Amino acid sequence: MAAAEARQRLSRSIEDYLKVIYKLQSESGSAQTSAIAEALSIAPPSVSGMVKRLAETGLLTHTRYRGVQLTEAGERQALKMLRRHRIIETYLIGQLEYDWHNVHEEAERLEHAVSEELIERMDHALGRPSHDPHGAPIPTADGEIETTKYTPMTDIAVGAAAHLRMVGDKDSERLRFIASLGLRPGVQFDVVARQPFNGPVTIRFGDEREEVVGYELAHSLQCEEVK
Amino acid sequence: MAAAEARQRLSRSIEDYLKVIYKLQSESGSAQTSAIAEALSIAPPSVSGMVKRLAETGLLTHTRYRGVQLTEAGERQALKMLRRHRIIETYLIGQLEYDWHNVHEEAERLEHAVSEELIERMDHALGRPSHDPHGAPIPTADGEIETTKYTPMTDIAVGAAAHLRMVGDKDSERLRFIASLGLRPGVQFDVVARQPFNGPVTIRFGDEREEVVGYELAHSLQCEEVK
DNA sequence: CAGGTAGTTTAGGCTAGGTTAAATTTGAAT
DNA sequence: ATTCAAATTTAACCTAGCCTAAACTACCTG
Repeated sequence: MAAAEARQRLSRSIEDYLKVIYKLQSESGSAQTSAIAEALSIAPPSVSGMVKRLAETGLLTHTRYRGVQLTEAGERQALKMLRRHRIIETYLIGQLEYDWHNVHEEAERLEHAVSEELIERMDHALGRPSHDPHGAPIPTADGEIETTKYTPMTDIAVGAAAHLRMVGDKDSERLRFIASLGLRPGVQFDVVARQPFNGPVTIRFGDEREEVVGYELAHSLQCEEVK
Repeated sequence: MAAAEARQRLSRSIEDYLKVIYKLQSESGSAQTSAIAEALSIAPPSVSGMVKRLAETGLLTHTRYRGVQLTEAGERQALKMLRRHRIIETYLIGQLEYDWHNVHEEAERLEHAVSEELIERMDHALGRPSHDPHGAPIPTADGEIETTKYTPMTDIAVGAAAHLRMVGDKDSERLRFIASLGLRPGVQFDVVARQPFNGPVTIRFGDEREEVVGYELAHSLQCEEVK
């Protein structure tokens, strides 16, 4: 019962719920009502209501007072949204000269309006990239997503070399600052020093240039140590 | 009073109303409730309701039982939508290999989601075209639109030469057929024959190829006679 | 100039998706 | 085990946009 594998277009709201739930689930294992509300900037009771409807249509399961779990169908849909979002961001930066930091908002609107065909054409025009410009993996058309675990910059050993692999895409000011430090996905650096008590990390690039990165920021930078 | 020159984003519905009203107004001089309803595929009473709200926000004026007239602000907004639509269509065809006939639906959705910045960037990437691929003029960013009057193919004198200048963009099957006849905006032809009683028009292209075009279709093809 | 029809508006209702206030449940801390 | 705060759900309500049925107006025609 339910679901009926409807190939209809979901509403903008529903698409947003699924995206957020997917994200919360994959970050913290579960998605609570209040966390969803927080992420969508709406009141918790609104979430309760929508969750009920989504459960009825089979996109997720809900255990009262506990949390929410995407079903197979819900996750497929969420990954479709993630794919759209990341391809759009990649396209805007690659083909329309958008900057790293002002692309998120635009993608956030477009992802609800594009057709599968348009996504396919953008993907093709970009040469079917595996990652977006923030370093995030792009799900494939049939819902596969790479799940490499990276290491926060704060956990790279002093003296070790590493590549920056991934940064978030939401906070435009943060991104602008990250870029100003010369930090972009792919760039290699050595960790020169790490202050204790959640102090800053000092890194050195190939050209000898050194930068000091505050703990909080460094912690959000996903890196891969060079063995 | 009213209006307050709100620079807020209008709703998708309102944007569609304005587009349709603009079109009806510029085609037939006025926009009646039932014509708006017809064009939007909704019931007339829904139009009455929305028209009232639009009048309150100052986007149009309404005289009960008569019709509706866009205000300065309403027309500006309508032209903005037209600009978006046509730039998007041009972009999809020019940069993403869409076909002439499958682009309308996609643009219809995107035009509600794009930012001014994206339109600007597309326009730039296209070299600021003056017309879309169907031959329709693209309004400028500050709301100017070319208003050349063309002649239906059915009104070109036998023996005269003419350019096809503009075709509609709504009906995908029709466009496919038009394209299959070798008819594209810009193409030149001679009128070889015209049957009376709303009969077909026979035209000849530069390469001697002749085609017979049914009256109804020919009447929808906007041409410019070569003097 | 009286009517009838076509077009328009009003009245009353529905759904999606949000709100706040109040009730309920969970679970952590005594 | 009890209590209590935080999280969640329920209840009641709101707005945007649609709907149908009924009332109203404009205008054409005899």
